[in-house]
Amino acid sequence: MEENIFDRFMSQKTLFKNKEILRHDHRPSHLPHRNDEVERMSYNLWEALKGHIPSNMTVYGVTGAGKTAVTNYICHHLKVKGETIGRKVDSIMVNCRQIDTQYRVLSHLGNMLLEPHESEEIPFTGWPTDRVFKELVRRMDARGGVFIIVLDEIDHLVRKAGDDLLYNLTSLNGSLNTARACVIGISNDLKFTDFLDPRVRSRLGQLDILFRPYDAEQLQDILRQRAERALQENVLGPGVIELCAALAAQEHGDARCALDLLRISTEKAEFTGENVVNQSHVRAAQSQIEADQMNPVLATLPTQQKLVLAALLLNERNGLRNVATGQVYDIYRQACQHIRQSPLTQRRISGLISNLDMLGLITARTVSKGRYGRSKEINSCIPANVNPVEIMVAAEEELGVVFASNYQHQSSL
DNA sequence: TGTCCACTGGAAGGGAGGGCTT
DNA sequence: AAGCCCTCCCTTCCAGTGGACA
Repeated sequence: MEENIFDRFMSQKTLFKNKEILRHDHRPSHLPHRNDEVERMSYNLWEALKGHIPSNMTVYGVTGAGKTAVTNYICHHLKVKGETIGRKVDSIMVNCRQIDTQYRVLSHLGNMLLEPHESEEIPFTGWPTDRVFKELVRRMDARGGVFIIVLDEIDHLVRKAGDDLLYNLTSLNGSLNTARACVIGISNDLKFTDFLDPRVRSRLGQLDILFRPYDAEQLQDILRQRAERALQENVLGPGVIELCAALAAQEHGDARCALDLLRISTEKAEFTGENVVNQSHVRAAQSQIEADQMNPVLATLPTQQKLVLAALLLNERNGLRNVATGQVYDIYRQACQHIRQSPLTQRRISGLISNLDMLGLITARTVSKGRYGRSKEINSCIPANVNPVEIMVAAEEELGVVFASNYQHQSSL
């Protein structure tokens, strides 16, 4: 019989019992160290089970502090309880990092409520926004019950699209006849409400819940609990949990990061056929995570941002640090000349530099040099093994021009 | 103390692209 | 087909800014 390439994996011993438990979208039956938060949020949402409108909430906390997990967990229990006592409670979660305009959020909410016998999806563009809003209200009323609308990463939406959507959603109950709605905003940024109209701020922030970051010991608890169900017995070597927790605690107490570290280090041990995960696997997992975070971001960068980044990296490879916007722009213009593209304006490039900063690919600090003006001090956060020429080539390919060979010898650009 | 530099960042608006309505 | 509406990407314009320097 022909040998199948997967045969050797089928016979390989696995260190996992259930890998899914270590993924961050897994919903555990118990959330350690979040009792107060669960208590406060569920006490408020209990109103929904009485058919009343719960207060709108804003949930704050750093990445991986459990905001989304706790909210999901409570919404799930709420729905289940509602079903058993005959109260209709629905929750809809929107991630505002991906769905980040008023129109898209409204149409997404509307389409989530599409009944199977209805065929009309709200198109992703084309309708006037108020029509989408009316359609959403109609669908909510048709379904009835209480809706918990969860806007994850709401700070991103507000910064990008303003507060019109929040104004509309927090006044939804005025337009609804039979249904009821409550809005939960989840934010990484404590100060995002500064951008809000005072009316929206007071309506959205009827109840504020703050999630403190996990400390290393709490992270250890979380990891131990998950590892017990996710991994085979005795596969974790001494200090592995502690190291994962300590590294994640440095990343401002990010539980997702801790879980990723544990999962990937176990995968690494399994891949090399070892029976025990040790600290070197964790270190290897950490560098893989760093690379994995960077590469897709680099690959999906819009063409012009790639060029700007390449311009900055070329500067750095020539020994320049703390480069000013004007210097990056000069190199960028030369790069454009080389590939016969007309350059964007400096204003636009300034904006793109801010974007790259937000993505964590560079750091751009606004500094004043007195008489010599005010600019940004820009440095990249890209590992030294990334070649600016490769980024340049990728940008060229996207533009449909190939001058790559020109660059192989152009590090002095 | 006022000037001036090299920008920053907000605002307004143009235009392309996609889709809907009439 | 024409008229709308929305998003996205971009340009243009311009007031504002922090701090070195004369």
